[in-house]
Formats: sequence, structure tokens, C-alpha cells
Amino acid sequence: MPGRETSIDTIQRELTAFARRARHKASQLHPDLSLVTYSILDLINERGGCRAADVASHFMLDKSTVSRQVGALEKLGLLRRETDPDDQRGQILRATEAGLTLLREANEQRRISFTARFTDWSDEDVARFAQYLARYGAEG
Amino acid sequence: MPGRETSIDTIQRELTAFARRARHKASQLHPDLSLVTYSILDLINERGGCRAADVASHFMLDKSTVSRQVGALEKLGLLRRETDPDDQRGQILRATEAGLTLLREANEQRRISFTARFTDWSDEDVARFAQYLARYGAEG
DNA sequence: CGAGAATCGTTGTATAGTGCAACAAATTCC
DNA sequence: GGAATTTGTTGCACTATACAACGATTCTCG
Repeated sequence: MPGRETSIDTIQRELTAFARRARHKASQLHPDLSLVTYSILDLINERGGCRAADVASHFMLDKSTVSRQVGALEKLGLLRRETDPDDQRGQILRATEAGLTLLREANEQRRISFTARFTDWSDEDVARFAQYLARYGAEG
Repeated sequence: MPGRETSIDTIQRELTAFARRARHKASQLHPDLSLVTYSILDLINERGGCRAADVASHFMLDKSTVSRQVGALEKLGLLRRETDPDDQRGQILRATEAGLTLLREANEQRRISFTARFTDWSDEDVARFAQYLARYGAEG
């Protein structure tokens, strides 16, 4: 077994390489939805509606960036904004039907692509890899 | 154990979330070296000198993007270009002393940050996680 | 050998994504 | 009730990126 330091270097390097390729991959997978818009829409959907500030903190983005992305998604008819009745400063973001449809398509494409990558992997290995990643993500 | 589909969804979502945060994290870690310049310099160093075309294909970037990034890194004195004697179309990119120093500092910062994230993990788990990531990266 | 194809890098142009600062409106906290 | 905080928007600047057209070099194969 390699040393802990070496393993951490590997993790670091592999994750970074993934991050650097993610934008390109996403645009290949679904040209209508960039990595940015896809991930925002997916978060909103997963949360069942959330505010722009939540999106900003989840992805570590400036609120102005999120504001513009949300504006673009709204203009495309993929989400709608409702003023939060409990706090009229904020808005609740929700995917529209069109947004959900596009998101489902994008997710399907992604699943196909990811699945292809794991054909050689046993169910156990896939499950363990997922576990490790979830654990890693949860600690951040 | 969760189903294969569920695990793949988890992998997909966690990796994407990581990618979306990577830029911000990198700029926090070492403000002098963005994720972009860091990863290019690191690749050049790891390969012991390589060409712009290699960088482009490794990170799935257009050659024009790489050309500009390399130009910027050269202007900063972090790498130098030598015409490849075996193929005068190409150039061999190498980190300068200044580049290596900065890269070492950045790697140190990263290692500290990543190490902190794994304090709860056993050596075995870290090693296995690294193995899975390397395997994943190798298949792409 | 030689002409056409391929490769490598540069530059012009356009666009997306991002952050910071200043702002307005609503809310919360003494 | 007034100060501080939160939420989102807008103006501005800059970075990262892609695509297309180009020049220089190398490769292919007839």
C-alpha cells in the first residue's frame, strides 16, 4: 500500500484533473445546458426549491454570479421565481416543467456516460467508490 | 449496499459538486496561482516537460486556450519554452526555478488542506479512495 | 522525390463566467 | 425606532474559453 501522503497527492491530482475536464464534458453531454446551469438547476430541483443565496453558498459563488445565472435560466423558461412569503427579501427558485424535462434529459445523458465508464467495475467497487466520494463531500 | 444506479448517481453528483467548487478553493489556497495555471504547471512538472498539445488534450482544452495560458506563465517567468529539436513545429514546456518554487508552495498548501480533510480516515480508506480515483481517471 | 494531408502553435474575435463594489429593499436586533 | 444584517440587482472589469483562419513544419504515400 502506498503511503498516506502519496495517496493524498493522488486524490488531489485526480480530483483536480476531473474538475478541469468537467466543463468540456458537460458541454459535450448536453449542449443546451452548461455545467453551470445544469448544476444550479439540479440543486434547485434536489432541494425542492431554494433561494439564490443557498445556491451561492453551495457552489461558493458570488451572489451576483448566481443572480445572473438565475436570470438567464428564467429567461429560458427553465425556472421561475416566487417571492418568499415568509421573507420578502428572498425568492424561492423552482424548476418549471420545461426545466424538469431538460434536467431529466441531461441526467439521462450523464448517467449513460458515467455508466459506460464503469463497465469494468464490480458492483462492490462502484458502491465503495460512491461511499468514499459521499464521505469526502460531506466533510467539506 | 445501494444499487449500482444509485451509486453512479452519487458519484456523478459528488464529482460535479467538487468541480464547481474547485476554482474557488484553489484561489483561496494560493491566490497567486489560479486553478488553471496551477494545473497546467503541475502537469508540465509531473511529465518532466511536455508540449502544449499534451496539455490541451489532457485537460480537454482548445490549443488556443493553452497557447495563451502558456504565454502568461512564460511572461510571469514560471515556465520556459524550448523548440523541440526533434520536431520543430512543437515546443517543450518546462517549469523554471521560480515556477518550481511556486508549485512547491502551492502543493504544500494543497496538501495541508487535503490532509485536514482526511483526519478521520484510516490509512486504508485513504489508499483505497486514491486507488479508485486513479482507476476512474485512467479509464477516461 | 514531391504534393497533399496532418500537426503544432499563434492571433483575431466573440462569448460565458466570475468577482467586487455600490445600491435598494426587507428584516432583525438591540 | 434606528443601526446592522440579509437578499438580490446592476455596473464594471477581467479571466477563461472556443472557433476560425493562418504560417510553419512534418508526415504519407503514389
